[in-house]
Amino acid sequence: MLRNDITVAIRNAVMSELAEVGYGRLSIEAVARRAGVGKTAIYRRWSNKLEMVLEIITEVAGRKVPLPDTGSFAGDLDLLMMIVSKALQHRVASQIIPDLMAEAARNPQIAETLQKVLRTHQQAVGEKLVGQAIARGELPENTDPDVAVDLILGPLYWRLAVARQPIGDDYLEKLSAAVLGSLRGDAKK
Amino acid sequence: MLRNDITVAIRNAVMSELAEVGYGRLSIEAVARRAGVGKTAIYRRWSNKLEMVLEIITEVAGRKVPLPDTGSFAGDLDLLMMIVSKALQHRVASQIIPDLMAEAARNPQIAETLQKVLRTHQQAVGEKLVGQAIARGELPENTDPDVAVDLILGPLYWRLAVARQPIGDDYLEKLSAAVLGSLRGDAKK
DNA sequence: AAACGGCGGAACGCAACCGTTACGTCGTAG
DNA sequence: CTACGACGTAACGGTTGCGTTCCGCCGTTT
Repeated sequence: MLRNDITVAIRNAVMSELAEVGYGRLSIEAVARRAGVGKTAIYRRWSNKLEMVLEIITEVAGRKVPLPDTGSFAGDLDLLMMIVSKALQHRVASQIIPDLMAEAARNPQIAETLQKVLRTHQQAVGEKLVGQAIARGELPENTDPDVAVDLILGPLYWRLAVARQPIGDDYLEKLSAAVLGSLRGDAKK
Repeated sequence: MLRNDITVAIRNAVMSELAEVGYGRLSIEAVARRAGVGKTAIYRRWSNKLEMVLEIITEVAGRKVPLPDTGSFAGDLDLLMMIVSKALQHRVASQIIPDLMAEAARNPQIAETLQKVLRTHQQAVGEKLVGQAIARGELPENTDPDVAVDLILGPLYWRLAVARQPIGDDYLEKLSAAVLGSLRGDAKK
């Protein structure tokens, strides 16, 4: 029986290595070194780097974020933005996610995995949020959930994970107000 | 005197290699192979992989995009979005940019260079656009150019370079309408 | 008490790449 | 016609990582 403490140590080491050197430079030997285990312990669990990383990020990202439902679209939006911005401000996450996203452009398996654990979930959140808002009459019926998701997540991702600019206290408020305005009035087909 | 055709061949090879394997895995030997030159020709020009890449991306990105000025904010916005979306749909650009962005998180020199060639320019564009629009009375005076830039570039970058979803004919129109609405009415402090 | 199995460590042969050097070729400037 | 200098090729010793194998240790199971 594989020892669980060893598995956990490896998992943590992989996340740290991913953050530090990225997928491209990640090496099994470095993971073993950092985890304080032998290479054999790793090869006993996975047969290569890709399989190992895919399994681990699936496991980590699998912890679903609860869908917000505060009763109003504005409330949902604020909450969602708070959750996302918190997540993207975690040091490890903000290093690993853009790195894997870039890697996904060349590796179909990584792309598929990320799509599964991130994009699908986002889409669900977006559709639910927009659907509820339309049902309540807070948004026009022809609001495009696709555009809405891009409008909500794009600026945050851009700011936090790409430009890496700090956000002030009022930034989230301004942003959510802007998004709200854009969807409410003018995202017509 | 260093031969210019060789320099150009190397430059192209670096860009292709960056797109294909990313900065992390880029090797001098692979660049030389692809360019059909000897390693010596490369080391005669630069002393490092980092130095080489920095010089080349600076050169490439240095070709400035002209600031749009169509006479109306809506027109400027449409034009800017068209330019950016075109750029982000180029295969090589959409591979290299996210990769270098991710790498920038670990390498201060890359971060600085990208900041110089991308962020600074964006900021200038954003400030000019918003400034003009305010002067014309098309946007409220307290519009935050920072938020505006994020709102304009974020969704496009997210969609094209991160999620890598194709955009339909009407997507840009919808998006620009949404951004316009958000800035015009509700990005108040 | 004995057998089993996961463990770390060490070493294996192999491949890629580093940055440097020596050499011979070839085009061009003088 | 000569000298120079950039070029490609090849080889250098050294490092890193691959994936595999063998070993001895040690806790658990039986």
